[in-house]
Amino acid sequence: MSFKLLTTNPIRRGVLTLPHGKVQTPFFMPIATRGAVKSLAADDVKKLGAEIILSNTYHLLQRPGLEFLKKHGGLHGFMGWPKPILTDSGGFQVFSLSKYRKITPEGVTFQSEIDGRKIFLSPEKVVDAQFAIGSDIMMVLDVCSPWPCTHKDADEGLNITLDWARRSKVHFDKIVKRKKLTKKNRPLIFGIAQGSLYKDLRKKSIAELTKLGFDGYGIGGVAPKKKITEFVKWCTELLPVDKPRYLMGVGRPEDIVEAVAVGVDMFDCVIPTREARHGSLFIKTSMPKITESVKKLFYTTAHIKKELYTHDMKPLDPHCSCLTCTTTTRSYLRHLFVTREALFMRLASIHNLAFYLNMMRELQTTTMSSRMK
RNA sequence: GGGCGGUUCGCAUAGCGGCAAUUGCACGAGACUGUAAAUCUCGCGGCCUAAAGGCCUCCGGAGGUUCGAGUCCUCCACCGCCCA
Repeated sequence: MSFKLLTTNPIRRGVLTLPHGKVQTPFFMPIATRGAVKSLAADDVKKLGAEIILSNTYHLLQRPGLEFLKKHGGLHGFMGWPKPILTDSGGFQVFSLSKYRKITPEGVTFQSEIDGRKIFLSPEKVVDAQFAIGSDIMMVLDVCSPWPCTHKDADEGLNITLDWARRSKVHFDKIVKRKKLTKKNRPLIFGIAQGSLYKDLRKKSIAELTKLGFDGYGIGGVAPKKKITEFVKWCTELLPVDKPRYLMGVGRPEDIVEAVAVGVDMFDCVIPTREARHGSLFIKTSMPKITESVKKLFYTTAHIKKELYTHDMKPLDPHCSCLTCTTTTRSYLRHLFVTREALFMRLASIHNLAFYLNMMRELQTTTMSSRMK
């Protein structure tokens, strides 16, 4: 593994080398929570040009389960995705499934939202699970604080997060040593900065994590708050320059552009796939410009169920070269949505992901001169 | 010809004396940020109001009983089923 930073001007561009391949930064990861990008085949995702996807330890631990993954050699083969996979730890589920969980310094206990049985996650268990999954980038178990949140609560959550980060790193190093993995073939492990929107806590978070020395750093607990870029910039300025930065769960296209402008390398978000399934589709209107403050959106959103699309025989986005836009019309997409045909979800997800992934490629190829314009 | 049953906001339904009136679908408007999400929220007779709320018109038609009727009674119209 390695992270080569090629340039930092106008944006940070680099190459992340992982056990399952190289990934150009900055990049966006489609989300395959339970081992599938919802409604898409792995081949669809590959054809979209995605170089890495995200999956979720908590959900995979429930089904198909840790023993299953160990027995059958992990997630890559199981889901037919040979490229890199980043796995989230389940830290976000500590937040999103908060009514089903109990946090102690030792770990977190969930009551499964599926069948009610108890699931215990500790930092060590989560690292073990990510090795079983065959993850290329592992995220440590963290406590994702809600917002709004008092300084005291945020600090308590952070202290647990930091202790878990330390334990995760120790456990990870132990396994790497035991498995005799080398710097070339081992997965990466990322720490996660927490501390809600309190700058002193974020500073403490980043200071402690960098002491532990992770391969990269997640900025967690930020989405879906408004006007986050200034805050993100504040974090990226504290993070080591030579390690990848991952803004977890962000975000809307303009959030990503702004975050790239302030030095973030990695993103994931449910928006393109979820909104696709819900009938909300992105249409590009201009080239995204790299700026810390996007004043004018470079896209519009089409709510495909609207009556005005009933007889609209144009492609969804005439300038898009995805499968959906080159083979179907707005009218047909609307018809599929209204009649609840499963095909709609696939076509819509393909398009919205194409929009996000193309946007990332455009950001990657932005040159000095184009920024000067 | 006789006997039942029915007629409620686009469609389908609830309603058994205090109702602008239930629910589903359809339709319309929104939301969605490390996915418990092919989900959720709101609107859906008209008018006034920032809102609380107020006013008007309403349950096939016409009468009637009642303080009060979608609900009870009478007649009429139409639809369905059964018997001749």
